Amino acid sequence: MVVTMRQVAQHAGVSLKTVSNVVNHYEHVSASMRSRVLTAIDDLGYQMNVTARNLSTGRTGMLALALPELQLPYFAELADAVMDAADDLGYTVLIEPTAGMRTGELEVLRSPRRSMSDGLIYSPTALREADRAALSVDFPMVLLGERALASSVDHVAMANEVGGRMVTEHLLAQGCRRIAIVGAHDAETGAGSLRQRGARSALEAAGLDSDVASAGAQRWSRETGRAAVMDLLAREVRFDGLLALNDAMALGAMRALWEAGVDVPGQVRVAGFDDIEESRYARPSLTTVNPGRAEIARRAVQLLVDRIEGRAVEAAEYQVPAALVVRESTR
Amino acid sequence: MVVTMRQVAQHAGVSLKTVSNVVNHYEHVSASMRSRVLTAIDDLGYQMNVTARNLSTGRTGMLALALPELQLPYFAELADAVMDAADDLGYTVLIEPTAGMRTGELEVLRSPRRSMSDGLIYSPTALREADRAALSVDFPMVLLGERALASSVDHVAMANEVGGRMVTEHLLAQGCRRIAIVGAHDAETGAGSLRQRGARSALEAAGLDSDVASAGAQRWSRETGRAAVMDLLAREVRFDGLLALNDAMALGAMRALWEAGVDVPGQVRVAGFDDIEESRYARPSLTTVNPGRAEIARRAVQLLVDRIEGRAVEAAEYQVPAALVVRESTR
DNA sequence: GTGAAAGCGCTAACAG
DNA sequence: CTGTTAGCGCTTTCAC
Repeated sequence: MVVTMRQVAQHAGVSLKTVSNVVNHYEHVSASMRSRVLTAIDDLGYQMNVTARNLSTGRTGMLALALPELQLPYFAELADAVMDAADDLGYTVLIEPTAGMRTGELEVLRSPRRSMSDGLIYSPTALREADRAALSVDFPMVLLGERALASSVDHVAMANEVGGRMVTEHLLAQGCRRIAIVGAHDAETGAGSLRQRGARSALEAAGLDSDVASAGAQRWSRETGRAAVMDLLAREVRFDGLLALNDAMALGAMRALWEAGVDVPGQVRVAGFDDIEESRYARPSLTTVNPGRAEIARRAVQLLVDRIEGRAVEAAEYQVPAALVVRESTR
Repeated sequence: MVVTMRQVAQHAGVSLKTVSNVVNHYEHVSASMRSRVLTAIDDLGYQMNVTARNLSTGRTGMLALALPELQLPYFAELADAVMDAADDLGYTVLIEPTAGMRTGELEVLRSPRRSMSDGLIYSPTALREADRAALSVDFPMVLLGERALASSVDHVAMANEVGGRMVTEHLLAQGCRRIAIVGAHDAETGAGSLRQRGARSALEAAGLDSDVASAGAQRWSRETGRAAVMDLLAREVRFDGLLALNDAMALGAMRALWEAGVDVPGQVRVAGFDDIEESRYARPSLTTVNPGRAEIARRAVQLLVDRIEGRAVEAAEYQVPAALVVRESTR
């Protein structure tokens, strides 16, 4: 039999409300009342039923975080950062995996489970232009990504385009002249296209061919990076630089280059994007762009909580600055 | 204003109960009733309030999963596997990070948030002998790990000891004679000590020194692996084989060896434990033990759900078999 | 400062 | 097969 607040009240000889006040750290409770209640709680081993409180308050204290999958290291690290940030503000994170698929991403917006969280941090990767309408939701949400898709929603964007340009300029400065890009997919929007656009602009500014070769990939994993390089090699594409649109692919690419006997950075310099921890330990360690993950997480959570708690005014947009991290793979 | 079931009922001209029946796919509802209700739901844009249902049923449909942090790749992959398994049975996973600390691990058992999930999958790493009592809980729980700590709770264990022995025997078979072990901590229980015990038994069986050198580590990360090897090297310990008690440390160790100009597997063969995805892409790819993560996740979820739904009888224990995965780092 | 009563939105007997 | 009636355990006016 589970102990309820009412029983605690009885045991302590006070009213229900008093127990509630104590439990919720309400200011004006006499010390004696408080300690009486506390003792009763202890005696009975009372534990608050959070679900009941949720129903009563209309809040759950949970933030949903929608992302493709934790197996992709970037998202695991992001999730960790979001959990930390949420915890600081007294919220818990509920991770909603979308498998990086459009259906999964739309599902998150509509599932009844949505009502179990007070708001949503949403990082869509597969949504299309046609899904724009789905983003007009009536609950607190902040989008991780560009303003492109929905304009009237809070956004926290990373510097994809600038980052893409920076890292490409670095490759150029290191002497690369034929840079292959790995991970492009034909989405007209999203991180991929922006990073790519940044890269192209750097190449064009240097008067170089901005389309040496690109290998696409839907899922940005080590495996797709590896496959992309094997494809480039099979097609005998020549390149002296390789920009993978995220670190996981870059790591897979380096593996494939090594298997093929291509020296990095000797014959090909390789760079990625995301600055996941793994990149620091790779052989060679990977040059990449640090998108400011912790800052993104903090901003997103703060924005969402402001909205939930009614402090937000109009749709905000933050752009978190990126930083180039030069390591062995491009030296 | 949010739409409730009552309003749907009114709009459809039926009773509350009928709407509930339809929404919950209750068998015996006439087709006409059903479609009337469905139309009303559609008209009004009704969305079930899951919290209210939770309070009413006493269930939340959520399973809590306590683990150190998602930044450690093994746990990210485990979380993914648990989420998949839970999803198959109609449950959602709520991840509870413990930071790998005793206080965090105890907190999970006591926090009021506990009542937001129907059960707990618990993978303690820092609990001590003295905490045994804390594991006598009155809610459904399955422990990931050995029976050592609590005997009357459902367990799903991986083959730590056997795995440790297998991988060590492999190192020996490859000619290693002085094997250093990385990651030992002095816990008398837990995965580390078991893997180590397996390793020692293999060494002793071969008549070799089972205590060449070991470097401890509390947090089993790439960084601690790297630091451990730097320490061994600084102490000029000689070894021709290195067993890290998990892959992350092995990867960090390989990085340190490379930095020190030690060839793997030429001068030192390296092996890990966990078979995380990253190990397949490392240079050289890492020999390791596959503990059957997916199977562990499936079993744990199944066991927990059985208990939650009242199908479980007495405390069960599963031991999932491990498999040696030989790769370049020991060839 | 503390108590009584009315819900929060849904489920589940139990009738009908 | 459908409707009525109580709760689930907590919060929250609003009196006292």
